[in-house]
Amino acid sequence: MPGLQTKPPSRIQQENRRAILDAALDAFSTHGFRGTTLDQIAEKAGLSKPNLLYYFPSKEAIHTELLSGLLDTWLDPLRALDPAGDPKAELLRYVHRKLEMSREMPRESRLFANEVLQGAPHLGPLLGTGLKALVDEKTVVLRAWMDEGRIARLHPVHLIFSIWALTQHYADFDVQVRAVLGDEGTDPYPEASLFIDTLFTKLLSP
Amino acid sequence: MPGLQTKPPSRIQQENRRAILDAALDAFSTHGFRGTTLDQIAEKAGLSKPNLLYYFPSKEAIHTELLSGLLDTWLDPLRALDPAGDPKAELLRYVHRKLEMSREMPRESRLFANEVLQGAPHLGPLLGTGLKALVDEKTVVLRAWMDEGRIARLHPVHLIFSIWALTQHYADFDVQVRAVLGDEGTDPYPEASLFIDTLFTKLLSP
DNA sequence: CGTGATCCTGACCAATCGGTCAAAAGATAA
DNA sequence: TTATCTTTTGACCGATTGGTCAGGATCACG
Repeated sequence: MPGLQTKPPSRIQQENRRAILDAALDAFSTHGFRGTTLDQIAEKAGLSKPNLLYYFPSKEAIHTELLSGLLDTWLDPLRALDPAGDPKAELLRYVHRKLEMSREMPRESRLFANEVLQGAPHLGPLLGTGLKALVDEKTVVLRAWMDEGRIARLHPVHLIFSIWALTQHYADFDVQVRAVLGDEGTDPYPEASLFIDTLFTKLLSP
Repeated sequence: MPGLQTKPPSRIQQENRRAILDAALDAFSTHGFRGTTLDQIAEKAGLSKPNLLYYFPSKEAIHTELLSGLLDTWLDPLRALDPAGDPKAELLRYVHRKLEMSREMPRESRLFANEVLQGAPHLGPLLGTGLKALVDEKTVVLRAWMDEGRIARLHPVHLIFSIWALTQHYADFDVQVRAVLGDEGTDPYPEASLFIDTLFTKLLSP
């Protein structure tokens, strides 16, 4: 069907869409969907509200656009788990990549947390399909490794849960982490990395 | 100063205030503060909106009342950690009590998660004072146990973080947990309890 | 019973929300 | 320059929000 191709986005369109999505990520991740107003996003993006709605048809559209790419990005490290690699090394690499993502993409982590916390009203059934499928696939690998006695026998899904919980905790509960640790300026991640490494090394040893 | 004492709440006041707080806990924990409307709370509590505001001066007041008691309740299990008890037994008891709370008070867990996730705008400095003080106190106990070689040497604060993260995960990310595990009706907690027990048993062994 | 305090409600309000629209301003290419 | 397309805006809209208020219903108690 020739003639139906979409025009390539202009430089202005690229810049403004990026600015909007960035501002929206900031807002949605700290105030939630309903807690965020279009005016907030517009101001942070340096645009007027009607101009916002020139680039995106609605508030939901912005939120959806952010969420849609997120799940994939978020699961990339798990997807990279190599069945042919060394079990312990592969899992520890996964853990560290996940912790690194918490540190470098805390806004995305919180956006995701907000969504799941409220019952995943927008991500919805994607959890039961795409996410579950990936976990099921990797579960087979984990079970094989356990059968071969290369890592300790554990419930594979709960093992994955534990990785998610421990790593995302440092992004999602950042305020609490810093409040408890004191030492305002200090970066909690180095110690966290060490601790989590120890934890999973011990846990996975048969 | 006689004459200044507050009148005891009538039966109706007790019932309605309880109904309101219960309805509000439901709403706030699943939609967040801004995502919740007074009409939602009123309907769920079986009252009219003006009647709501007869018992509480504002939406914030309800939210504050819920949060104020929460932190204490939430930290009770940690407070109960007995320095004179057996280290491993004490810590495992703490872990299990915490997991039990996630199972039986998921709404409270999510309310707390929502608050911290958004930067603790209402709980505010209480994290840096009350919470930090308690953790610091228990940190001393943990360090002593480690010095005596009765549990493995770990960063005590991150150890506590790991307990929080792992147990609260099952309440806060309940939707995701159930989606990934499949088996709609099944209760994930028995397996979770087993897994977490194994994890901390291994982790704490010197 | 009656009477005062407690409890409850419909009607209303100002502010804010997401979103629309017509038209101006700016860019682009002939 | 002119004509066309893209980008931006101020003014505006209906719906919803948290909250008020005057007065009516109901209760406890002498």
